[in-house]
Amino acid sequence: MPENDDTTPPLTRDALTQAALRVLERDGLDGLSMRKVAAEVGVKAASLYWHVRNKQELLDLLTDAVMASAEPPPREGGWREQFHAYCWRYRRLLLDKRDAAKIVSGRLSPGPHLLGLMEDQLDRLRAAGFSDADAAMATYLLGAFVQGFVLQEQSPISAAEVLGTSRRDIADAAGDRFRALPADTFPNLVALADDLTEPDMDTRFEFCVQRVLDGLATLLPAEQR
Amino acid sequence: MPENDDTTPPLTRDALTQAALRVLERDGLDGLSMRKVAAEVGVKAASLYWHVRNKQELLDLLTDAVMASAEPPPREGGWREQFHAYCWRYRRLLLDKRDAAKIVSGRLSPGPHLLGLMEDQLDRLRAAGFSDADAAMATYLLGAFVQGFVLQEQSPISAAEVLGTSRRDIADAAGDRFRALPADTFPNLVALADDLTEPDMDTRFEFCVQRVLDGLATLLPAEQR
DNA sequence: ACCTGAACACCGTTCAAGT
DNA sequence: ACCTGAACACCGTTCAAGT
Repeated sequence: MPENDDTTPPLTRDALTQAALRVLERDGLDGLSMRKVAAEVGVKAASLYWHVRNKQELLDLLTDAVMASAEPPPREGGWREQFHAYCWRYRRLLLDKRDAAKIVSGRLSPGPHLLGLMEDQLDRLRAAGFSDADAAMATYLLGAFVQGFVLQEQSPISAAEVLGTSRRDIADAAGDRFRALPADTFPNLVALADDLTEPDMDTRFEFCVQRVLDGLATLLPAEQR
Repeated sequence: MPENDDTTPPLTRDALTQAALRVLERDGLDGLSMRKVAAEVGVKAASLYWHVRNKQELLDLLTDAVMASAEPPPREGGWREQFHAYCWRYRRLLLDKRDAAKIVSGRLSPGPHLLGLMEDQLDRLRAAGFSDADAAMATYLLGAFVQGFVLQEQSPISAAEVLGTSRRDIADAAGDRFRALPADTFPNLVALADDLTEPDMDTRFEFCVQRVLDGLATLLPAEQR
C-alpha cells in the first residue's frame, strides 16, 4: 500500500502559491492575509514562514504565477501586428486575475516566467530591425504602459464604484460632473465631457496601443515599419 | 487678548491632510496608519472619523494634495516641447514625494487640482490641432504612461534594494544574473544584458517620452507636428 | 460640534516548543 | 524537517459616552 491516505502531502511552495491565488480571487488583494492563505492550505499562519521568508516573497511568487499564464501571440505577420497582440494579451491577463495589475506593478520581480516573455519579445524586436538598445527600452516601455493603463482601468472611481453601480452609470455621472463645472474656468472639460468619459475601455486601450506602436515605428527606417 | 493660547485650533480636513503628508514622508505608505496621523495632529484615532469617512477618503485627499504642487510648464514653443516638459515635471513630482506613484496610481480621484491640470492639457492639445476625441485620449495616455513608468522605477527590485544597496550595484547584479542564464534558451537576455540593465532612469524615461510623443504626433497633419 | 475610551475583529512576524 | 501555541506590537472602524 504505497499511498498513505491520512497524511496530507507535504506543503510545497507551489501549493502555497496556488492557495494564495484562490484567496486572491475570493477576497482581493486587501483581503489576502497570511492567516487566510495558511487556513486555505490547512495549516497555521506561523507555518508559512518555514516555506517563505515573508509576505513580500509570497507576493513575488504570486506575480510569477500570474505571468505563468501568459501566452506569446503567434509569430505571424509584421512586428507591429505581433506586439499589438502582445499588448492586448497582457492586458487581458491582468484584467482576468483579480487585482493582478496591483500585484504586478508594485514589484519588479524577475521571475522565471517573466524572463521567458522578455526573451521572446527581445527576439522579435531584434528580428524586426530594432537596435539592441532600442529593443531593450521597448520591452520596458510596453510593460510599463500596459500596467499603467490597466491599473487606472481597474481602480475604483474614488470609492464610488465599490457599490453595485455600473461602469456606464459612473461614466455618465462623471460626465455630468464635468458639465456642471463653471464653464468660464473649465471650458475644455465642459466641452469635452463626452470624450473624456468614453467608458469603452477597449476603444481607449486600442488608441493608446496604436500611439505607442507608432512611436516605436519611428525608430525603424521607413521601409521596415 | 484675542488669541487663546491653551486651546488648539479646530482640526480641519486640511490640517489632517498636511499631517498625513508628514507621516507619509517619514514612514512611507506602509507605515501610514490612521493612528499615526491622529497622533501627528494630537488627537485619538477615533476622532479622525468625524472629519473623514475612512482611510480611503484620507488617501483621496492625499492624492489631491500631491497634485496641488504640480506646476504646468510655460506655454512656449510647440506642443511637443510643452508636453515633453509636462511629462518630466509629472515624473519629478511623483519621485519627490515618497510613495507618491503608489498613492496616485491606485485611485482615480478627480480632485480639484487634477481637474485644473486636465483643463490646461486639453486646452494646449486642442490649440495644437488635436481633435476633441484625440485630445481626451492623449491626456489619459500621458497620465497612465508616466504613472506606470514611475511605479516601476520606484518599486524595490524584489526586496533586494530595501537594504542599503545602491542602484548601480543592483543593476550590475541584475546584469550578472542575465549573463549567467543558459545562453541556448535565453540568447537575447544574455546578449542584451547591458542594455537591459541600463540604470540611468532619466535616459530610459527620455526614450519612452519621445516614443509616446512620436505616437501622438502621427495624429496631426504633417505640417503641424 | 467635536473628541475620547473601550472594544471588536483583525493583521505580520517571531520563537520556543513540539513531533 | 516541518508544524504549532502563544505572544508581541500593531491595524481600521464603530459607538456609546463625554464636553
